[in-house]
Amino acid sequence: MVTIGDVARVAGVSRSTASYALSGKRSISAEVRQKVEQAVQNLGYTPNAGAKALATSQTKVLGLLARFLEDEFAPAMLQYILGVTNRAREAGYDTLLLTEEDGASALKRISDSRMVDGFILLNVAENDDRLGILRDAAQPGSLVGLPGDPTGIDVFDLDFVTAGRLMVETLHALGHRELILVSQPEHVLERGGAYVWRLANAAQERAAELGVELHHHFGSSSQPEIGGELVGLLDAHPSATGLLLNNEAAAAALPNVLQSRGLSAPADISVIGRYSDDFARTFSLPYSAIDSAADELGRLAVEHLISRIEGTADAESTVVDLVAPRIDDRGSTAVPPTRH
Amino acid sequence: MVTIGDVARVAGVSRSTASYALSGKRSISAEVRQKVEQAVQNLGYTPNAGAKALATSQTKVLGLLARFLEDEFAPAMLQYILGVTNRAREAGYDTLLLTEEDGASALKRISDSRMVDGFILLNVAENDDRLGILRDAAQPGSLVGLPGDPTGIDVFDLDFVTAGRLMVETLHALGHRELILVSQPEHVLERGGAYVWRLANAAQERAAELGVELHHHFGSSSQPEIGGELVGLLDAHPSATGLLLNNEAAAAALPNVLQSRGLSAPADISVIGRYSDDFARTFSLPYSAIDSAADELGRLAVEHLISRIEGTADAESTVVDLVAPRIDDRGSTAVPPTRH
DNA sequence: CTGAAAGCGCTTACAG
DNA sequence: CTGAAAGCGCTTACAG
Repeated sequence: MVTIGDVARVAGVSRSTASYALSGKRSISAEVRQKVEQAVQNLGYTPNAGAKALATSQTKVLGLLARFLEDEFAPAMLQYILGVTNRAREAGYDTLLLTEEDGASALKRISDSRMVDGFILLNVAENDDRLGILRDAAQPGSLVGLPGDPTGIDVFDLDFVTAGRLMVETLHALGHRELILVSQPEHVLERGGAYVWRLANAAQERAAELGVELHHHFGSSSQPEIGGELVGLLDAHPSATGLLLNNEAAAAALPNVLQSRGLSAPADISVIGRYSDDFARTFSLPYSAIDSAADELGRLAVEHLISRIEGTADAESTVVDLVAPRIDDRGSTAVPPTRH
Repeated sequence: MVTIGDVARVAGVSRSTASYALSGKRSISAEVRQKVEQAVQNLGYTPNAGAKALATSQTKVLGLLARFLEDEFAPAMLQYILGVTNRAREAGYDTLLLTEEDGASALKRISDSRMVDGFILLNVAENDDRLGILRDAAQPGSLVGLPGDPTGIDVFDLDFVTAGRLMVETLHALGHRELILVSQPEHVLERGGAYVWRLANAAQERAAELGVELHHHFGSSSQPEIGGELVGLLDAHPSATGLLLNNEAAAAALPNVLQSRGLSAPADISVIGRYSDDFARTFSLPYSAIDSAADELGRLAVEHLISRIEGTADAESTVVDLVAPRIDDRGSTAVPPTRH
């Protein structure tokens, strides 16, 4: 293994000079810097990460706590993971991926052993057992997902309240007066998936304000159950003209359901979903949808975390950044059909 | 930060004794061990990972090199990632996830800086530019995916040759004599996705041996293109009675295509796919399929890597372990329909 | 069975 | 502008 001692010897300088020449933390004569850089090149020197971490108390690694739950759409998680790792690398950080069931103990273990400089928590629940540990940890953290009590922690999430309102408002403006909202399964909510009711409640409220009738249903998370439920809902509410889907499985099942009933969107029914563009492309889902903004949330969370680590963030106050929802228009909304 | 020095002081012993009491690397009187363990408890001591790595040259971290490519089904990658991280954790290792485009340089960077004890490479190409670096690296590696030249590296993959033969044999045994095989896009192959042709060639060969006519097509990787292609294939080969799908997007599109033609499997046509059970469940794909064995491959790769790291693997020879394909029977194969 | 000391490969005050 | 030395928190021969 080639060390900075080898570099120093070959360059004919001391180890401290070699170190300073590489870090640029004090001025070095051009000549010496040349020699050091040359030696680094020739020897193929790369600093030992463990030694550096020990000396500086900085690992240049972020801990990424994923949380995979039944009844949630796992591939969506991949978008967040990639958003985080890619942005982190751009900023000079690598990512330790933690996927074990018990996220709280993983967080404690990694924090105590000083393996990372900070944490990103994905899929944060309303009352997340990882938050207590994070607040006591020596390293800062950013959440992707808004918990019930975000005190003292930086949070990034889609603005699900505005998303719920936006869905209703968009169809109301087109003239719709009776809508169906299909959420994710109630299990998700019970487990702390607060975004489900945040969107649903906001939609309900906004519908009430606008005089729109809204039928809310917690759907299943997989086929073929959700297909059957969609059929049931359309049967139960034959005069509904719009369908709001906060449930990936429902979106994937809908094309079949509509086709089998001889319906098409938006001629017969308007549809707005809530899923990633990537999901839409893979399955060519033809419905306008509020994007999950996974990539953007990952980037924001990483950028803010790094500013905390490096001390450039305001130490006095934390941030709750709710990203404004944006509808990817795929042409599945229109004025409601006129009844005869 | 609490160090082993604190533990030693509180326990009233030397640092070396405290260290040995914790590692168990030499015999310690029961009394002293008690005191040390008590001190660890009281102080909440966890060893500093960087310091430990520096002293032992072991990081207890594995590097996981993912490789995301256009035209391949990204969610499948998540299965491998989870298989690896979960098994690694069980064995006492954490996982550094590397997702950057340039896998070769990532591998070199992480290897040179001694951040990990070994590497897992996912989605290995026929002629993978990461392999040269891996062979020169100080750390061992396991591949998931068989390259053209696996010399000197441990490899784990699904046995795609047997998979191709198995698909053909299964339908031949039922009486089918004309089949269609839809592979992943040709781009995948050009990029080094050798598994695509390995399966296709084996299927072709076996079909020839058995006197089965096999029409091979490189399909698109997303909707709606692949749907149109399936329609075209069924039109072009009206007497084909079996469909083999080595293409996730084709499997996802098929239910619609069959329904719109008034066909059902296996009454009108037999179908065998090649995708994960998880994918099948999420989209309720009703087709029998050869499982990707992502979980098993991840586990095997990790277990073997760790045995190399810890020196228990045979240092003289490397392993190429091709996992036997297994068909998850979902009832989509039967004797071909009798023509009138 | 236990302790004092050296060493892993870095960085960074301290001196000049 | 440069060097000798201490220190980060561990482990592990070396001595007793």
